[in-house]
Amino acid sequence: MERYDFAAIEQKWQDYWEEHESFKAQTGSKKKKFYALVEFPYPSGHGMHVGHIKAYSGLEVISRKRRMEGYNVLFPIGFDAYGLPTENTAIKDGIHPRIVTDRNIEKFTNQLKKAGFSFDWSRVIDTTDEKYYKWTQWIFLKMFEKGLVFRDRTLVNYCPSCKVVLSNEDSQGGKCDVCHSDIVQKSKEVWYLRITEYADKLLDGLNTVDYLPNVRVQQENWIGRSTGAFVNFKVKENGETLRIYTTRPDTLYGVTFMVIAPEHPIIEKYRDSIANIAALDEYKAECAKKSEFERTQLVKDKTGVKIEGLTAVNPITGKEIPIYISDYVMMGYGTGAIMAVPAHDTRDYEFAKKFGIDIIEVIKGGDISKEAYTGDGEMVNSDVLNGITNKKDAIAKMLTVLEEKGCGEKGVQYKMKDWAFNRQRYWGEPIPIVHCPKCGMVPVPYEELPLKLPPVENFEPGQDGESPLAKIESFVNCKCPKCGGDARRETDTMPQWAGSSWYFLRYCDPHNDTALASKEALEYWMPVDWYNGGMEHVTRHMIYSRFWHHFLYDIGEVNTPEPYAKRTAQGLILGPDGEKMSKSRGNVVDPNDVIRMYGADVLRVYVLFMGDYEQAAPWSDSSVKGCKRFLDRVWALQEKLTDGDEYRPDMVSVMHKTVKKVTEDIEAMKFNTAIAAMMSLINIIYDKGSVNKAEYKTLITLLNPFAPHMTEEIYHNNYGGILSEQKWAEYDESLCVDSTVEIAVQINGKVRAKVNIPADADSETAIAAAKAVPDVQAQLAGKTIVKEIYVKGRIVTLAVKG
RNA sequence: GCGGGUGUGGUGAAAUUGGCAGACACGAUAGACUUAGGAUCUAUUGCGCAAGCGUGCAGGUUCAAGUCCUGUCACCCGCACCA
Repeated sequence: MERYDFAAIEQKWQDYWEEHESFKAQTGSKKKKFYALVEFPYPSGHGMHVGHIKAYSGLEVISRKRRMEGYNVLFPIGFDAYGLPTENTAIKDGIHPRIVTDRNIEKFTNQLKKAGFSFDWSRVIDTTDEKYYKWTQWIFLKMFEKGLVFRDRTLVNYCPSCKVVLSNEDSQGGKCDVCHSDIVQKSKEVWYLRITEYADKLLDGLNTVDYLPNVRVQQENWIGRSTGAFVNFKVKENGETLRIYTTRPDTLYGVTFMVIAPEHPIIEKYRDSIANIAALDEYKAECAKKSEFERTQLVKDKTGVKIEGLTAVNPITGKEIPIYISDYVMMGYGTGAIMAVPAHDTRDYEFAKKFGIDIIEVIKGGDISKEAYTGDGEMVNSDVLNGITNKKDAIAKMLTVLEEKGCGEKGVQYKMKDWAFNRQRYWGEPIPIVHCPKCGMVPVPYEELPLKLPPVENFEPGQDGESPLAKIESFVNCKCPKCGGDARRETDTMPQWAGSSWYFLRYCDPHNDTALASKEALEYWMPVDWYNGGMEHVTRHMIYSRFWHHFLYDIGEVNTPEPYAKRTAQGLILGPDGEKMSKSRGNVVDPNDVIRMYGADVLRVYVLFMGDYEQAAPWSDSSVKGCKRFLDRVWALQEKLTDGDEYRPDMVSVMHKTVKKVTEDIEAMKFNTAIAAMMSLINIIYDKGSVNKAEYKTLITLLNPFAPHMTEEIYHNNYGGILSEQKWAEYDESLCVDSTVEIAVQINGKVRAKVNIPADADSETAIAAAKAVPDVQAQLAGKTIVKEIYVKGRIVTLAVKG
């Protein structure tokens, strides 16, 4: 048998699949549909990463299997091509981002095809294609129409290096997500999407989908819903209402002071009546100097200043209490003001100790002379609440009191903030809004979409963070669509998350010119049955796209509230040194090298065999060779092939067991053990010395989703026809069992012997057989058996005494 | 601090959910075939000379624990002065 020429054979089948459009999904087919979605790549100049291969191989295997099981599978791919790296390349090398993008997409396309992925290439999408972003803009305008888009001047996260405003999501930890520079705070008027309006829907929707537990937890965490109460405190000197948010209204009797954020507006409003306004201003200035990062990340002493001249009144007790400003209270959460209960909150406790403020215990159970007590217990010093031992009851009681008195009510707060939706960059979707001096913000009429990016010579952002588009007079100057007067076009572009917020809908009907996708196509394909991707996209991309989808559902454009029925996530591939792959570490593995050296089939098998799919695992070159060896052994079996339409009798149970194992493991994404089962099978076949045609066909069918090229060639050479068009292998549960099994015999917890018994032996027979073993008899001599247990097919255990 | 996860041979990892720990693979050792081998094949391979001992550590439940319970340590990933 000649050597397996993987390069030629892989190319041959890739050409065949392309020519025959083998993996084309049929909208409207009577077959059961299966929509498998993987996160489309950002086509960077570096080409594909082994991480892409692992990310796509999971659903690739499942898709190929499902096709053989008779499903109509939609397994699409596309390119999320707007973004900074492309624009930076354009600036650096003076090439238009369009050209850079097209070049990178071509490179990625070739690499994806070389890997043999069974994508439906007739549905490729590119978010920077004007036929695509027309609909991104269309959705934006629909949101604008429904009041979900607004502008606001606030402190924004600004990256001085990239010269862009970043969302909270993109500036986690005070570092820019793209270039890792330190973020600074800057006052700017920017675009927002009112995602907070969908907070409850996004949270509640999680109950209707099947997400990996930690995916769900992270999303819940991100949305961060807390329930509590708003309480209105009065300021004694001027009757002003100081509104606070608390999750512990039950501790209202323990309030001994209040804290407000340094930026709280009440300070400006009453600065004339504040005696120590200079000290407050100084403190505020100090805080402003600190970045958000320092303010929240550094563990440090509590600082603050007492406001002289304003006194708060506890609405329940009527007691007068001091008000402080401190940076541990933030304007961005709740109301920017808190009631402080030092006895039962660790931060308030610290602050009270430092400033010598009273600490009043209202919940028994701790020692408040030492530390704050945050646990449950009996209410004391709390008038109407005294004696209540249950936190829930105490809160409920207090809420009624507050409502009766009209000084507070139940409230809900979210950590999630509205989505800062803008970039001051060229390579993004233009925001289709016109600023008219007379009419204000006017949407570009739908029939004028797409609002195209104008040609530009210089892609550098402007000095004060303005978009390069601001420099293009012909783009900026326009007529107001409403009144026809002179107006200026918005020059911000959308953030990189826009295009990926609805791409899965476009796949359903990618060439539609009159709608983002036809109702029929959406009705047929949505929701996505299974979405796999990286953990890093769980809180941004997924929440954003779920938000857009909920919105589209509300306006009747899509037929389900949730876009993704199921979500899984693959683990990272680490470098051979066990560290995260990075260019600076020099531990990056290029998938193209692996394909060139061993072929795509080997690469695909390896990335799935290397460990638990959902767990991170280091790359190992020698383990790749092990997979190569396995496939070579599968190939070489053609020399040992004999006739036979049925499994040989002594192969029946192992064949059925293997089919069952591989079938079930693939669905559970336990690809490593599925491959191990096939390896075991060929080890058995090699021990036997031959394989018949029925057995071999089953083996290559099971292996086909993993190593499609080689198995297709084997099938073509020995059976004729196309393997991927054949039926998936079947198994019979009743044939998975052997007629005899070897069981272990345990005496007092130690295995002392093994014995073969019929698989269907009853308890007495099994125990008798175990006792008959000479070794066992020797162990039992002179002792009494106190207990005998037989676990079917596994073990006989004897407990003895004496 | 809070939430989630992990801890098993020299290495990557399995273990039907309480039933023979280490499947499968890598690596290593020895041998075979070879002019040669980073190819292929065969054998061995958790530790220990043994009785035995072994799933981060210490207890517990059980005839039986990697798996369940209590405590504890280490590492990784989220979130983080969230009121």
